[in-house]
Amino acid sequence: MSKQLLPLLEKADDGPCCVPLVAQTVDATDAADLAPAFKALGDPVRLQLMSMIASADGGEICVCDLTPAFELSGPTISHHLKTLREAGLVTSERRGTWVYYRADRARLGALSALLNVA
Amino acid sequence: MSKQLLPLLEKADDGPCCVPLVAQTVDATDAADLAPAFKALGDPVRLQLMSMIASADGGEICVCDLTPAFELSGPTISHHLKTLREAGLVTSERRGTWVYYRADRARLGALSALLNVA
DNA sequence: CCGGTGATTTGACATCTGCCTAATTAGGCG
DNA sequence: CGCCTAATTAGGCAGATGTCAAATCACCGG
Repeated sequence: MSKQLLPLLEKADDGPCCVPLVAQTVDATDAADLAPAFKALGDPVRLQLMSMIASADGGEICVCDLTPAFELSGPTISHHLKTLREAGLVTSERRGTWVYYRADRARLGALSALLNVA
Repeated sequence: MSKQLLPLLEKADDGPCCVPLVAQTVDATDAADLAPAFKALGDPVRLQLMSMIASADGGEICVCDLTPAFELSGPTISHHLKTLREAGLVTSERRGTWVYYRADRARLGALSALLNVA
């Protein structure tokens, strides 16, 4: 019902996504949902992984192309990818021998909107 | 020199701020600078603190108004505020007995822009 | 069915985090 | 000055995190 009254500044029905930090205080529930996503981006390696995935040609990238970009062991990269997955920032799909990662742009957009100050 | 050629997609001189994750891979240096800011937002309490500060009336808020909003000790809130400060997300100023916190909107905007997918 | 390659899971370990209590610093006010 | 309140700093502790080596799982090719 409030949906029709304040379409631009209300919270989405399916989770926090649109109201900027700067316009309205985030409640504890939303904070609990969103903080893990920021936490996942709070490691330099994961931030780079995230950007490699998000900016990948064709919208996806193979783990085999991610791992050699860092001087870290395979398991460590795999662990970081799991963290991004559990934060809802990426999805993975196995096709044959290789596993491909893809960014969840809606989730990224929600985080961006939250920090928006414009 | 590339400055004149690609004014819209290049990196700023004074730090990473404008190029979305989704458009260009973040290099290790930028990742090292930006990850700590996301890390700071990666705790539910700090995310709420950040939004309380950023959305505060008059652009600033007293620690004495922040602390009672949580069921945590004063030192713990102070510790979280220090983390936000060291991440470059807020600044503080003492005026008499009280200390006031203020959001660094440029920093928030840089993070928002980085995650932008539009 | 077997061997090989890509990826994840497991187990271990050093470090970092978040929390508290106690102590300290900073600034009013009588 | 002496005391009170606001806030930060110091110290300590349980639990989470980042890393790697070793083991395991998934798929492909012979």
